[in-house]
Amino acid sequence: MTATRTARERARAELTQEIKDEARRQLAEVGAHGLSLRAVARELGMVSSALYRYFPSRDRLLTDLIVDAYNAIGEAAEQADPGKGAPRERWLAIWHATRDWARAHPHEYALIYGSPIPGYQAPQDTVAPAARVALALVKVLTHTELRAVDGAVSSELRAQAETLTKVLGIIAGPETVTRLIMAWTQLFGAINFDLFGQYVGSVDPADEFFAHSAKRMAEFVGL
Amino acid sequence: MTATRTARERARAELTQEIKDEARRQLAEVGAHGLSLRAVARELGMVSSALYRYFPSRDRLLTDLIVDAYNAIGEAAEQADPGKGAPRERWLAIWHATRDWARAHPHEYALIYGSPIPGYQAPQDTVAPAARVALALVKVLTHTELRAVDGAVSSELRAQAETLTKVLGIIAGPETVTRLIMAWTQLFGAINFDLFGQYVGSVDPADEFFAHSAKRMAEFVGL
DNA sequence: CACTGTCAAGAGCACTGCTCTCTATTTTGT
DNA sequence: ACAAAATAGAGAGCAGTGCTCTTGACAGTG
Repeated sequence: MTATRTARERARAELTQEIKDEARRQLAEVGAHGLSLRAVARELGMVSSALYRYFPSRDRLLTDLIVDAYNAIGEAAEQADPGKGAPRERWLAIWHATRDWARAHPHEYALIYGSPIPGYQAPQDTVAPAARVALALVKVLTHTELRAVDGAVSSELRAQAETLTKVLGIIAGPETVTRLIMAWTQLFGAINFDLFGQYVGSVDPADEFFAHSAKRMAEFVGL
Repeated sequence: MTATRTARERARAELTQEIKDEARRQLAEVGAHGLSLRAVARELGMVSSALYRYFPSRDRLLTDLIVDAYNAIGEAAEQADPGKGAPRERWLAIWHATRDWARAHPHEYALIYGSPIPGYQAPQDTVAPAARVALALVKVLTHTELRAVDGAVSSELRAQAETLTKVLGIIAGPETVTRLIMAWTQLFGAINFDLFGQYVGSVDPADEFFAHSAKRMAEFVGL
Protein backbone atom coordinates (compact mmCIF):
# COMPACT_ATOMS: atom_id res chain seq x y z
CA MET A 1 0.00 0.00 0.00
CA THR A 2 2.91 2.27 0.69
CA ALA A 3 4.13 1.79 -2.88
CA THR A 4 1.10 3.28 -4.56
CA ARG A 5 0.40 5.81 -1.90
CA THR A 6 3.85 7.22 -2.01
CA ALA A 7 3.47 8.14 -5.67
CA ARG A 8 1.41 11.16 -4.85
CA GLU A 9 2.95 11.64 -1.45
CA ARG A 10 6.42 11.66 -2.85
CA ALA A 11 5.46 14.32 -5.35
CA ARG A 12 3.91 16.24 -2.52
CA ALA A 13 6.98 15.99 -0.32
CA GLU A 14 9.18 16.97 -3.22
CA LEU A 15 7.12 20.00 -4.11
CA THR A 16 6.91 21.02 -0.48
CA GLN A 17 10.69 21.00 -0.39
CA GLU A 18 10.93 22.96 -3.63
CA ILE A 19 8.63 25.60 -2.23
CA LYS A 20 10.75 25.92 0.87
CA ASP A 21 13.94 26.09 -1.17
CA GLU A 22 12.59 28.79 -3.41
CA ALA A 23 11.24 30.67 -0.40
CA ARG A 24 14.66 30.44 1.24
CA ARG A 25 16.25 31.76 -1.93
CA GLN A 26 13.95 34.75 -1.98
CA LEU A 27 14.38 35.21 1.75
CA ALA A 28 18.12 35.61 1.21
CA GLU A 29 17.43 38.25 -1.40
CA VAL A 30 14.60 40.36 -0.07
CA GLY A 31 14.33 39.34 3.57
CA ALA A 32 11.36 38.09 5.50
CA HIS A 33 9.48 41.31 4.94
CA GLY A 34 9.71 41.03 1.18
CA LEU A 35 8.99 37.33 0.93
CA SER A 36 5.91 36.92 -1.24
CA LEU A 37 3.93 33.73 -1.68
CA ARG A 38 2.86 34.86 -5.11
CA ALA A 39 6.44 35.45 -6.15
CA VAL A 40 7.43 32.00 -4.91
CA ALA A 41 4.56 30.42 -6.82
CA ARG A 42 5.39 32.45 -9.90
CA GLU A 43 8.98 31.29 -9.84
CA LEU A 44 7.87 27.71 -9.50
CA GLY A 45 5.50 28.05 -12.45
CA MET A 46 2.38 27.48 -10.44
CA VAL A 47 -0.53 29.64 -9.49
CA SER A 48 -0.53 31.24 -6.05
CA SER A 49 -3.64 29.51 -4.79
CA ALA A 50 -2.09 26.11 -5.41
CA LEU A 51 0.56 26.96 -2.88
CA TYR A 52 -2.03 26.90 -0.15
CA ARG A 53 -2.36 23.16 -0.63
CA TYR A 54 1.10 22.89 0.91
CA PHE A 55 1.24 25.74 3.39
CA PRO A 56 -1.93 27.06 4.99
CA SER A 57 -0.52 30.55 5.31
CA ARG A 58 2.52 32.69 4.76
CA ASP A 59 3.26 32.64 8.47
CA ARG A 60 3.24 28.88 8.45
CA LEU A 61 5.78 28.79 5.66
CA LEU A 62 7.93 31.22 7.59
CA THR A 63 7.63 29.07 10.68
CA ASP A 64 8.95 26.12 8.73
CA LEU A 65 11.84 28.22 7.52
CA ILE A 66 12.49 29.23 11.11
CA VAL A 67 12.73 25.63 12.24
CA ASP A 68 15.05 24.86 9.34
CA ALA A 69 17.23 27.84 10.21
CA TYR A 70 17.49 26.81 13.85
CA ASN A 71 18.53 23.36 12.76
CA ALA A 72 21.03 24.72 10.25
CA ILE A 73 22.80 27.00 12.70
CA GLY A 74 22.62 24.28 15.33
CA GLU A 75 24.18 21.78 12.99
CA ALA A 76 26.89 24.26 12.06
CA ALA A 77 27.71 24.61 15.74
CA GLU A 78 27.69 20.86 16.33
CA GLN A 79 29.81 20.14 13.29
CA ALA A 80 32.42 22.62 14.44
CA ASP A 81 32.90 20.74 17.68
CA PRO A 82 35.48 17.97 17.22
CA GLY A 83 34.02 16.31 20.31
CA LYS A 84 37.44 15.66 21.74
CA GLY A 85 40.49 17.67 22.57
CA ALA A 86 41.04 20.83 24.49
CA PRO A 87 37.69 22.11 25.76
CA ARG A 88 38.75 25.67 25.26
CA GLU A 89 39.47 25.06 21.58
CA ARG A 90 36.14 23.31 21.16
CA TRP A 91 34.40 26.25 22.77
CA LEU A 92 36.09 28.73 20.47
CA ALA A 93 35.33 26.61 17.41
CA ILE A 94 31.64 26.58 18.24
CA TRP A 95 31.56 30.31 18.78
CA HIS A 96 33.20 31.08 15.47
CA ALA A 97 31.18 28.55 13.51
CA THR A 98 27.97 30.03 14.87
CA ARG A 99 28.99 33.52 13.87
CA ASP A 100 30.18 32.33 10.48
CA TRP A 101 26.84 30.73 9.75
CA ALA A 102 25.04 33.90 10.78
CA ARG A 103 27.18 36.03 8.50
CA ALA A 104 26.67 33.64 5.63
CA HIS A 105 22.89 33.61 6.11
CA PRO A 106 22.03 37.02 7.50
CA HIS A 107 18.37 37.01 6.59
CA GLU A 108 17.80 33.52 7.90
CA TYR A 109 19.63 34.52 11.05
CA ALA A 110 17.49 37.62 11.40
CA LEU A 111 14.47 35.41 11.05
CA ILE A 112 15.36 33.45 14.16
CA TYR A 113 17.33 35.88 16.31
CA GLY A 114 15.86 39.18 15.20
CA SER A 115 12.49 40.48 16.22
CA PRO A 116 9.83 37.81 16.11
CA ILE A 117 7.57 38.09 13.10
CA PRO A 118 3.94 39.19 13.09
CA GLY A 119 1.74 37.07 15.29
CA TYR A 120 4.79 36.10 17.33
CA GLN A 121 3.58 32.60 18.02
CA ALA A 122 6.54 30.45 18.86
CA PRO A 123 5.23 26.93 18.40
CA GLN A 124 6.60 23.97 20.23
CA ASP A 125 8.31 22.85 17.03
CA THR A 126 10.90 25.57 17.42
CA VAL A 127 12.06 25.09 21.00
CA ALA A 128 14.09 21.92 20.49
CA PRO A 129 15.94 23.12 17.36
CA ALA A 130 16.46 26.50 19.03
CA ALA A 131 18.42 24.86 21.84
CA ARG A 132 20.99 23.12 19.67
CA VAL A 133 23.68 25.80 19.74
CA ALA A 134 23.32 26.20 23.48
CA LEU A 135 23.49 22.46 23.94
CA ALA A 136 26.65 22.28 21.85
CA LEU A 137 28.25 24.68 24.32
CA VAL A 138 26.93 22.70 27.26
CA LYS A 139 28.40 19.55 25.81
CA VAL A 140 31.86 21.06 25.93
CA LEU A 141 31.52 21.63 29.66
CA THR A 142 30.31 18.14 30.48
CA HIS A 143 33.01 15.81 31.70
CA THR A 144 35.36 18.76 31.77
CA GLU A 145 37.35 19.96 34.71
CA LEU A 146 36.14 23.48 35.30
CA ARG A 147 37.95 26.14 37.20
CA ALA A 148 35.76 27.06 40.12
CA VAL A 149 33.98 30.38 39.76
CA ASP A 150 32.82 32.42 42.68
CA GLY A 151 29.80 34.53 43.37
CA ALA A 152 26.48 34.18 45.09
CA VAL A 153 23.23 33.65 43.24
CA SER A 154 19.83 34.49 44.65
CA SER A 155 17.53 31.70 45.71
CA GLU A 156 15.17 31.91 42.73
CA LEU A 157 18.00 31.99 40.24
CA ARG A 158 19.62 29.12 42.08
CA ALA A 159 16.43 27.12 41.71
CA GLN A 160 16.29 27.84 37.98
CA ALA A 161 19.93 26.89 37.64
CA GLU A 162 19.47 23.65 39.54
CA THR A 163 16.52 22.67 37.40
CA LEU A 164 18.69 23.29 34.37
CA THR A 165 21.52 21.28 35.85
CA LYS A 166 19.24 18.27 36.11
CA VAL A 167 17.81 18.70 32.63
CA LEU A 168 21.21 19.15 31.04
CA GLY A 169 22.88 16.49 33.12
CA ILE A 170 26.00 18.48 33.82
CA ILE A 171 27.94 18.64 37.03
CA ALA A 172 28.28 22.29 37.80
CA GLY A 173 27.22 24.71 40.45
CA PRO A 174 24.46 27.30 39.99
CA GLU A 175 27.04 29.99 39.53
CA THR A 176 28.63 28.16 36.63
CA VAL A 177 25.28 27.46 35.01
CA THR A 178 24.35 31.10 35.31
CA ARG A 179 27.62 32.12 33.74
CA LEU A 180 27.02 29.71 30.94
CA ILE A 181 23.72 31.36 30.13
CA MET A 182 25.47 34.70 30.23
CA ALA A 183 28.02 33.40 27.76
CA TRP A 184 25.26 32.09 25.51
CA THR A 185 23.65 35.52 25.72
CA GLN A 186 26.95 37.17 24.92
CA LEU A 187 27.47 34.98 21.88
CA PHE A 188 24.20 35.93 20.22
CA GLY A 189 24.29 39.46 21.55
CA ALA A 190 27.57 40.00 19.77
CA ILE A 191 26.34 38.40 16.55
CA ASN A 192 23.22 40.54 16.67
CA PHE A 193 25.12 43.76 17.20
CA ASP A 194 27.57 42.84 14.48
CA LEU A 195 24.97 41.88 11.89
CA PHE A 196 22.55 44.64 12.74
CA GLY A 197 25.12 47.37 12.57
CA GLN A 198 25.37 48.43 16.19
CA TYR A 199 29.14 48.08 16.26
CA VAL A 200 29.57 50.68 13.55
CA GLY A 201 31.59 53.45 15.14
CA SER A 202 33.11 51.30 17.85
CA VAL A 203 34.46 47.86 16.94
CA ASP A 204 33.76 47.67 13.24
CA PRO A 205 34.88 45.30 11.79
CA ALA A 206 34.06 43.12 14.75
CA ASP A 207 36.18 40.07 13.99
CA GLU A 208 38.85 40.83 16.52
CA PHE A 209 36.36 41.88 19.13
CA PHE A 210 34.35 38.71 18.64
CA ALA A 211 37.43 36.52 18.88
CA HIS A 212 38.37 38.33 22.04
CA SER A 213 34.89 37.90 23.49
CA ALA A 214 34.94 34.20 22.77
CA LYS A 215 38.14 33.79 24.76
CA ARG A 216 37.07 36.02 27.59
CA MET A 217 33.77 34.18 27.96
CA ALA A 218 35.55 30.84 27.93
CA GLU A 219 37.51 32.02 30.93
CA PHE A 220 34.37 33.50 32.39
CA VAL A 221 32.66 30.12 32.59
CA GLY A 222 35.77 28.50 33.99
CA LEU A 223 37.34 26.97 30.91
CA MET B 1 11.61 85.38 12.63
CA THR B 2 10.41 82.51 14.72
CA ALA B 3 7.48 84.62 15.88
CA THR B 4 6.36 85.21 12.34
CA ARG B 5 6.35 81.46 11.90
CA THR B 6 3.20 81.13 9.95
CA ALA B 7 0.11 79.42 11.24
CA ARG B 8 0.54 77.00 8.42
CA GLU B 9 3.96 75.94 9.62
CA ARG B 10 2.71 75.44 13.12
CA ALA B 11 -0.20 73.37 11.88
CA ARG B 12 2.21 71.34 9.85
CA ALA B 13 4.48 70.66 12.79
CA GLU B 14 1.51 69.76 14.92
CA LEU B 15 0.05 67.38 12.38
CA THR B 16 3.44 65.79 11.81
CA GLN B 17 3.59 65.09 15.51
CA GLU B 18 0.04 63.72 15.56
CA ILE B 19 0.89 61.35 12.76
CA LYS B 20 3.91 60.07 14.63
CA ASP B 21 1.92 59.69 17.82
CA GLU B 22 -0.81 57.73 16.10
CA ALA B 23 1.77 55.62 14.30
CA ARG B 24 3.48 54.90 17.60
CA ARG B 25 0.15 53.89 19.09
CA GLN B 26 -0.49 51.46 16.27
CA LEU B 27 3.07 50.25 16.44
CA ALA B 28 2.52 49.27 20.06
CA GLU B 29 -0.54 47.31 19.03
CA VAL B 30 0.32 45.57 15.80
CA GLY B 31 4.09 45.94 15.55
CA ALA B 32 6.19 47.35 12.76
CA HIS B 33 5.01 44.68 10.39
CA GLY B 34 1.37 45.60 10.81
CA LEU B 35 1.83 49.35 10.77
CA SER B 36 -0.25 50.72 7.93
CA LEU B 37 -0.13 54.25 6.58
CA ARG B 38 -3.73 53.97 5.50
CA ALA B 39 -4.82 52.93 8.96
CA VAL B 40 -2.95 55.84 10.51
CA ALA B 41 -4.58 58.26 8.08
CA ARG B 42 -7.96 56.67 8.68
CA GLU B 43 -7.65 57.11 12.42
CA LEU B 44 -6.66 60.73 11.96
CA GLY B 45 -9.66 61.34 9.72
CA MET B 46 -7.64 62.10 6.68
CA VAL B 47 -7.11 60.38 3.40
CA SER B 48 -4.01 58.27 2.90
CA SER B 49 -2.51 60.34 0.13
CA ALA B 50 -2.51 63.43 2.33
CA LEU B 51 -0.08 61.67 4.63
CA TYR B 52 2.58 61.76 1.95
CA ARG B 53 2.81 65.52 2.36
CA TYR B 54 4.39 64.82 5.74
CA PHE B 55 6.29 61.59 5.22
CA PRO B 56 7.58 60.66 1.77
CA SER B 57 7.26 56.95 2.49
CA ARG B 58 6.38 54.39 5.10
CA ASP B 59 10.04 53.64 5.66
CA ARG B 60 10.70 57.29 6.34
CA LEU B 61 8.00 57.39 8.98
CA LEU B 62 9.47 54.26 10.55
CA THR B 63 12.91 55.84 10.51
CA ASP B 64 11.55 58.79 12.45
CA LEU B 65 10.00 56.42 14.96
CA ILE B 66 13.34 54.65 15.24
CA VAL B 67 15.13 57.87 16.09
CA ASP B 68 12.47 58.70 18.64
CA ALA B 69 12.77 55.26 20.19
CA TYR B 70 16.55 55.51 20.47
CA ASN B 71 16.13 58.84 22.18
CA ALA B 72 13.44 57.51 24.49
CA ILE B 73 15.42 54.51 25.69
CA GLY B 74 18.54 56.67 25.90
CA GLU B 75 16.73 59.22 27.99
CA ALA B 76 15.37 56.49 30.25
CA ALA B 77 18.92 55.30 30.82
CA GLU B 78 20.21 58.81 31.46
CA GLN B 79 17.37 59.65 33.82
CA ALA B 80 18.08 56.56 35.87
CA ASP B 81 21.61 57.69 36.54
CA PRO B 82 21.71 59.94 39.61
CA GLY B 83 25.03 61.26 38.35
CA LYS B 84 26.61 60.97 41.78
CA GLY B 85 27.10 58.28 44.37
CA ALA B 86 28.39 54.78 44.21
CA PRO B 87 29.34 53.96 40.61
CA ARG B 88 28.19 50.40 41.02
CA GLU B 89 24.69 51.53 42.00
CA ARG B 90 24.57 53.94 39.08
CA TRP B 91 25.59 51.14 36.74
CA LEU B 92 22.86 48.86 38.05
CA ALA B 93 20.26 51.62 37.85
CA ILE B 94 21.04 52.20 34.19
CA TRP B 95 20.86 48.50 33.39
CA HIS B 96 17.48 48.07 35.00
CA ALA B 97 16.02 51.26 33.59
CA THR B 98 17.03 50.20 30.11
CA ARG B 99 15.40 46.82 30.49
CA ASP B 100 12.30 48.37 32.05
CA TRP B 101 11.86 50.69 29.11
CA ALA B 102 12.25 47.80 26.69
CA ARG B 103 9.64 45.75 28.49
CA ALA B 104 7.28 48.68 28.58
CA HIS B 105 7.69 49.36 24.86
CA PRO B 106 8.43 45.97 23.31
CA HIS B 107 7.50 46.84 19.75
CA GLU B 108 9.44 50.08 19.78
CA TYR B 109 12.35 48.18 21.25
CA ALA B 110 12.08 45.54 18.55
CA LEU B 111 12.13 48.33 16.01
CA ILE B 112 15.57 49.47 17.11
CA TYR B 113 17.24 46.34 18.48
CA GLY B 114 15.48 43.65 16.47
CA SER B 115 16.20 42.88 12.85
CA PRO B 116 16.67 46.02 10.82
CA ILE B 117 13.70 46.92 8.68
CA PRO B 118 14.25 45.98 5.04
CA GLY B 119 14.76 48.85 2.72
CA TYR B 120 15.73 51.10 5.55
CA GLN B 121 19.37 52.11 5.59
CA ALA B 122 20.53 53.43 8.92
CA PRO B 123 20.91 57.13 8.25
CA GLN B 124 23.31 59.35 10.12
CA ASP B 125 20.38 60.63 12.17
CA THR B 126 20.25 57.40 14.10
CA VAL B 127 23.86 56.94 15.16
CA ALA B 128 23.96 59.68 17.78
CA PRO B 129 20.67 58.72 19.50
CA ALA B 130 21.69 55.06 19.28
CA ALA B 131 24.78 55.72 21.36
CA ARG B 132 23.00 57.31 24.31
CA VAL B 133 22.58 54.18 26.45
CA ALA B 134 26.17 53.17 25.85
CA LEU B 135 27.35 56.68 26.70
CA ALA B 136 25.37 56.61 29.91
CA LEU B 137 27.33 53.53 30.92
CA VAL B 138 30.58 55.15 29.87
CA LYS B 139 29.78 58.18 31.96
CA VAL B 140 29.66 56.04 35.07
CA LEU B 141 33.20 54.86 34.43
CA THR B 142 34.67 58.31 33.86
CA HIS B 143 36.34 59.81 36.91
CA THR B 144 35.86 56.51 38.65
CA GLU B 145 38.55 54.42 40.24
CA LEU B 146 38.44 51.15 38.36
CA ARG B 147 39.81 47.88 39.56
CA ALA B 148 42.47 46.88 37.07
CA VAL B 149 41.46 44.10 34.74
CA ASP B 150 43.92 41.82 33.06
CA GLY B 151 44.16 40.24 29.68
CA ALA B 152 45.88 40.89 26.40
CA VAL B 153 44.10 42.34 23.40
CA SER B 154 45.30 41.92 19.84
CA SER B 155 46.84 44.86 18.04
CA GLU B 156 43.86 45.65 15.85
CA LEU B 157 41.43 45.51 18.73
CA ARG B 158 43.81 47.61 20.75
CA ALA B 159 43.78 50.23 18.01
CA GLN B 160 40.01 50.25 17.93
CA ALA B 161 39.88 50.54 21.69
CA GLU B 162 42.36 53.39 21.76
CA THR B 163 40.41 55.30 19.14
CA LEU B 164 37.36 54.86 21.30
CA THR B 165 39.23 55.98 24.38
CA LYS B 166 40.03 59.25 22.67
CA VAL B 167 36.51 59.76 21.36
CA LEU B 168 34.92 58.98 24.69
CA GLY B 169 37.47 60.85 26.70
CA ILE B 170 37.83 58.22 29.36
CA ILE B 171 40.97 57.09 31.08
CA ALA B 172 41.02 53.35 30.73
CA GLY B 173 43.16 50.73 29.12
CA PRO B 174 42.17 48.85 25.97
CA GLU B 175 41.23 45.83 28.02
CA THR B 176 38.73 47.83 30.06
CA VAL B 177 37.24 49.46 26.97
CA THR B 178 36.84 46.08 25.36
CA ARG B 179 35.15 44.73 28.47
CA LEU B 180 32.86 47.71 28.46
CA ILE B 181 31.72 46.90 24.95
CA MET B 182 31.18 43.33 26.03
CA ALA B 183 29.04 44.55 28.92
CA TRP B 184 27.05 46.74 26.55
CA THR B 185 26.57 43.72 24.31
CA GLN B 186 25.51 41.63 27.29
CA LEU B 187 22.95 44.23 28.35
CA PHE B 188 21.13 44.26 25.04
CA GLY B 189 21.74 40.58 24.40
CA ALA B 190 19.92 39.76 27.61
CA ILE B 191 17.06 42.14 26.86
CA ASN B 192 16.74 40.67 23.38
CA PHE B 193 16.66 37.09 24.62
CA ASP B 194 14.18 38.01 27.33
CA LEU B 195 11.82 39.93 25.08
CA PHE B 196 12.09 37.57 22.15
CA GLY B 197 11.40 34.47 24.18
CA GLN B 198 14.77 32.73 24.05
CA TYR B 199 14.94 32.32 27.80
CA VAL B 200 11.78 30.23 27.89
CA GLY B 201 12.84 26.89 29.29
CA SER B 202 15.95 28.16 31.05
CA VAL B 203 15.73 31.38 33.04
CA ASP B 204 12.13 32.40 32.57
CA PRO B 205 11.16 34.76 34.18
CA ALA B 206 14.47 36.43 33.62
CA ASP B 207 14.33 39.13 36.30
CA GLU B 208 16.70 37.41 38.68
CA PHE B 209 19.03 36.39 35.91
CA PHE B 210 19.13 39.92 34.57
CA ALA B 211 19.83 41.40 37.99
CA HIS B 212 22.59 38.86 38.41
CA SER B 213 24.06 39.68 35.01
CA ALA B 214 24.05 43.38 35.79
CA LYS B 215 26.13 42.79 38.91
CA ARG B 216 28.47 40.31 37.30
CA MET B 217 29.15 42.64 34.40
CA ALA B 218 29.77 45.53 36.77
CA GLU B 219 32.53 43.47 38.32
CA PHE B 220 33.61 42.38 34.88
CA VAL B 221 34.46 45.93 33.84
CA GLY B 222 36.18 46.61 37.14
CA LEU B 223 33.45 48.36 39.08
C1' DC C 1 -6.32 91.98 -6.14
C1' DA C 2 -3.66 88.53 -8.37
C1' DC C 3 -0.13 85.17 -8.01
C1' DT C 4 2.19 81.31 -6.01
C1' DG C 5 2.99 77.57 -3.19
C1' DT C 6 0.69 74.27 -0.09
C1' DC C 7 -2.94 71.37 1.16
C1' DA C 8 -6.64 67.57 1.34
C1' DA C 9 -9.05 64.69 -1.51
C1' DG C 10 -10.09 61.21 -4.91
C1' DA C 11 -9.16 57.99 -8.46
C1' DG C 12 -6.22 54.61 -9.86
C1' DC C 13 -2.07 51.28 -10.39
C1' DA C 14 0.31 47.27 -9.15
C1' DC C 15 0.83 44.36 -5.68
C1' DT C 16 -0.24 41.43 -1.52
C1' DG C 17 -2.51 37.24 1.40
C1' DC C 18 -6.22 34.51 1.16
C1' DT C 19 -10.85 32.14 -0.17
C1' DC C 20 -13.88 29.99 -3.13
C1' DT C 21 -15.42 27.35 -6.99
C1' DC C 22 -14.59 24.43 -10.76
C1' DT C 23 -12.39 20.70 -13.18
C1' DA C 24 -8.96 17.07 -13.93
C1' DT C 25 -6.48 13.47 -11.87
C1' DT C 26 -5.16 10.13 -8.64
C1' DT C 27 -6.08 7.00 -4.93
C1' DT C 28 -9.08 3.89 -2.56
C1' DG C 29 -12.94 0.62 -1.27
C1' DT C 30 -15.80 -2.82 -2.82
C1' DA D 1 -12.66 -3.40 -12.61
C1' DC D 2 -15.40 0.34 -11.55
C1' DA D 3 -17.55 3.76 -8.83
C1' DA D 4 -16.68 6.79 -4.89
C1' DA D 5 -13.72 9.67 -2.47
C1' DA D 6 -9.80 12.36 -1.84
C1' DT D 7 -6.48 15.50 -3.82
C1' DA D 8 -4.37 18.38 -7.34
C1' DG D 9 -4.11 22.81 -9.91
C1' DA D 10 -6.37 26.80 -12.23
C1' DG D 11 -8.89 30.94 -12.24
C1' DA D 12 -11.75 34.56 -10.47
C1' DG D 13 -12.39 37.52 -6.89
C1' DC D 14 -12.17 40.12 -2.23
C1' DA D 15 -10.15 43.26 0.82
C1' DG D 16 -6.21 45.24 1.89
C1' DT D 17 -1.52 47.62 1.02
C1' DG D 18 2.14 51.50 -0.56
C1' DC D 19 2.38 54.93 -3.64
C1' DT D 20 1.43 58.34 -7.71
C1' DC D 21 -1.07 61.69 -10.18
C1' DT D 22 -4.47 65.10 -10.90
C1' DT D 23 -7.93 68.35 -9.29
C1' DG D 24 -9.86 71.99 -6.81
C1' DA D 25 -9.63 74.86 -2.55
C1' DC D 26 -7.16 77.73 0.56
C1' DA D 27 -3.40 80.70 2.79
C1' DG D 28 0.60 83.82 2.39
C1' DT D 29 2.92 87.37 -0.20
C1' DG D 30 3.84 90.77 -3.97
